This record gives sequence, C-alpha cells and structure tokens, in this order.
Amino acid sequence: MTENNDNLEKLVGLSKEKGLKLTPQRMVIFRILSECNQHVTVDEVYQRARVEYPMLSPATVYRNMEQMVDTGLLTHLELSGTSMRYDTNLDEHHHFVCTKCGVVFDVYLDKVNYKLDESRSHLGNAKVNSLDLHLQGTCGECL
Amino acid sequence: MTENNDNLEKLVGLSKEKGLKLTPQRMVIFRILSECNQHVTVDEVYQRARVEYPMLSPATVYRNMEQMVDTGLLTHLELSGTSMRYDTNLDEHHHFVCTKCGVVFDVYLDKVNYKLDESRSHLGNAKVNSLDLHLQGTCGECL
DNA sequence: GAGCGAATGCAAATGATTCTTATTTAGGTC
DNA sequence: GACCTAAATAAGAATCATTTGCATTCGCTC
Repeated sequence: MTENNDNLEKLVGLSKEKGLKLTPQRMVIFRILSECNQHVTVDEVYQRARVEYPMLSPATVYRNMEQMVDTGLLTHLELSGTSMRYDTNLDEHHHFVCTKCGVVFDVYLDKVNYKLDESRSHLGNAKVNSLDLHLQGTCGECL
Repeated sequence: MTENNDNLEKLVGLSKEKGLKLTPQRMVIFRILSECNQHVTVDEVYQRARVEYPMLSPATVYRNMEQMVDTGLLTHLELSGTSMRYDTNLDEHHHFVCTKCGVVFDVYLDKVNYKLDESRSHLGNAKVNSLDLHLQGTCGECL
C-alpha cells in the first residue's frame, strides 16, 4: 500500500521531470502500473483502467506505455508470446520462465561467469555491454 | 556448397523420417533454409522462394516453418522485433545482438556459472532446466 | 482567462499470422 | 500405370496486436 503510493509518486515525479502532462488518463495508467504485476501487457492495463475510466482509448494506453519506455519509466520485456510485455521493475534482474504454466519469476544474480568457446564464437572485437539471462524450467507448482 | 547440400539432404532425410511429404514447395523452402542466414523470418524465406516458385502462398511458408519447429528441424528465435525469427542452427548456442545495427552472432559457451541472490530471487523449489544467454553490445563494425 | 502544444478518442490502416475451404497431389497399394 | 486417401496447397478472408491520421480537448504557462 505504502509502497504502491511510493511507486506512484515516483512515476508522477519522473513524469513531471520529463515534461509530460498529468492527464487523468495518465494518472490512472500510472496508478495501475504501480499496483499490479510487473510483467504486464498493454491490454491488461487497459482492461483494468477502463473500469474506472470507461472512455479511455486503447491507443492512449499504447502511447503512454511506449512513452514510458522512451523516458525510462518502463522497459520492454522480451518473452515469447503474442503481445508485448512491459517490466515495471527497473532494477537489473533476469527472469525464470516456467515452461509448463508460463509463470515468470524475477531472478537476481550476484555474479555470472561464462567462457566463450572461441573456436566457434566469432564476435570479432565486439564489445559486450550487458547480458540477459533467461532461465527455463518447471516451477514449484508444476513439479 | 557441399555443406549446403549436406544440410539439404539432412532436411530431406529428417522430413521423410517424420512422414512429411516431399512437395516441390517444401523442397524450395528446405533448400532456401539450407542456404541462407540462420536467423530468418518467414517473409525472408517467402520472398526468396517466390522467385523460383511464383505461385507459392505465404501461408504455405508459415505452415511449413511452424511444422519444422514441431518436428525439431528449426527452433524459434526469441529476439525483439516485429516478426518471428527462426534458427536453423540446432546446436546448443546463444546469441550476441548488436544494439546499434541489430546484427546477430552465434555464441558458443563452454561453461556458464551464476549465483543467485537468494534474498531477492524467489524461485521456491523450481527446477531450472536450461538457460538462454543474450549478450548485448556493439559489434566490431559499429565500434 | 487566452494561447499553444501536448494528449486524447475514435476509427481506419497496417502488418504479422492463422484459418477456411475447395482443390490438388505425393506416395503407398494393387 | 490406375487408384486411393490423407496430407498439402492456393487464395483469400479473418484475427489480433499495434500504429497512425485527424479533429477535438485540455494541461500548463503567462
């Protein structure tokens, strides 16, 4: 509850910094994002938002969420599936996906070491800046 | 050249094993897949294939490539971007993506070690079966 | 309160993919 | 080689997620 309010305030604050106008539509979207599941689709947000703001247009939700990605308030979540998911967790983290039920858990890693097989990996002098780890398996529920 | 023929023969062989019929359309698709870039979209294959088989329908390419995934002749490649990419490289490997030009290199890893931050990662008793590593950075060309 | 540019709603456009249906065909059988 | 059947195909309609164009509305600054 308190945490959600904090999240909401953070969103409002950041959005002001970026020069975004505080429309009621945007406020509803912000609040829903600060309250709900991290790995949301536009439609999930839209369905919830329209309950309290019935004349809301899906296009507005699309526009706002993409804009939030541009301004760093959200990130795209690259998971398989038909529609884009967004991540409200801006901390560096990775994901575990259950291949049976599809549930997604956030995973935080203290360290990652990997060793290239140089004979087959032809990165040339490419510079690696970040890595994104997807763990796959079976969650506790599905075991 | 020889290698492409090998790939093609492998595809034809495997497809026979799976009970797929050798239609001319399928042969064209197989050959193109054995010749071209590993990380293709359906449309890339379709555009090439229609040159030599003009009455080919895109739906046929979609159906065939999905079927090849089902029978293990191709895998889905989870990259960002608007359309599905397929990977003809069936060896276990990972990917490097250049964030500037989008080029994708295959990466082979001898080992990967990672350490969970248990205090924040709530996997419960989930069982991790595989991991998929995406390296991001800048390729040699773009540096 | 006026003015301006940003934001919105709506509906049409787009793009990728899937589905439907009538027709054709590969591959086994005699 | 003719025949049969299930699988495969072409063509186009349907679907689904997303984007765009445009006329209108509305925060925000002065």
